[in-house]
Amino acid sequence: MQIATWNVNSIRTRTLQVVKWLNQHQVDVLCLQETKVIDLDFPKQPFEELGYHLYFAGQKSYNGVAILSRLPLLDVKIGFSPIVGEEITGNLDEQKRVISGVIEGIRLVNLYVPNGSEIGSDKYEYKLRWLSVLGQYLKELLTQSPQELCICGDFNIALEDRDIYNPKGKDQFVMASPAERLALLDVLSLGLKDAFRKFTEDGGHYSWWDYRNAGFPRNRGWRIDHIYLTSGLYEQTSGCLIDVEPRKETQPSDHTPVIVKF
DNA sequence: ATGGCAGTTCCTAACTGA
Repeated sequence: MQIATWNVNSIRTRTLQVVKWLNQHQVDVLCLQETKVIDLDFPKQPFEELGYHLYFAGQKSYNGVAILSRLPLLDVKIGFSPIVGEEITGNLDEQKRVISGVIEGIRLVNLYVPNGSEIGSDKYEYKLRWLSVLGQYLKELLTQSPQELCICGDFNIALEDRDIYNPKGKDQFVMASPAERLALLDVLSLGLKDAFRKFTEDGGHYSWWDYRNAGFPRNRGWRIDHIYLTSGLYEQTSGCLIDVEPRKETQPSDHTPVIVKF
């Protein structure tokens, strides 16, 4: 089975590129982030024609997540609240950043972690609070049933310096600041492992490049899109790759897909 | 030091992203 994650930065703008990519890569599941569309307007038809079942949680203009799956997903849950309750979730489900379902006994979670804007801002505090609730959410999922987890998406965090083209001074900015790295490490301490790092130790592998300043041609990238697995799945994993090709398209997303194979 | 690019809507300016 192959599962991929891709922040497409508007599914309506990227529909043809995603269809093209799905025709080239026979993935069983594709997790999308930043769909930027309300559910009513999601372009379902091109993906249903390719044989995918669609599950989405969108909103106007911002955020939005979706899962495309060849097999129907079971027990689809949108947001944190179905798992941890509204008391703990608070207002965090107003932004559509979480969708989850079960496929072949695996609990799949597709995430779009908040960016955080800048250190100390309200959005940064929101990001840290969101990561804290994510930890409670995953802990509850692990407690509820003994199934394996596959947590994928745009984490907006480069966990280590080797995940950034030039890490010097980057700890002063979002996506590499110590507090958010610690918050993610705390989440991962539940027993989640980075699929990509099972196969690739060196730096220079990125999933996002800034549109500005010719970020991609100069390979000034960050690895912020991740696939985290519980140990049983991690052991079964036979590969994890970042596909840089879609980033070379005209009018690309600023992110590129990551694929894991069991 | 700043803005740079892209998508969307509050659509030709402002916002959010990363």
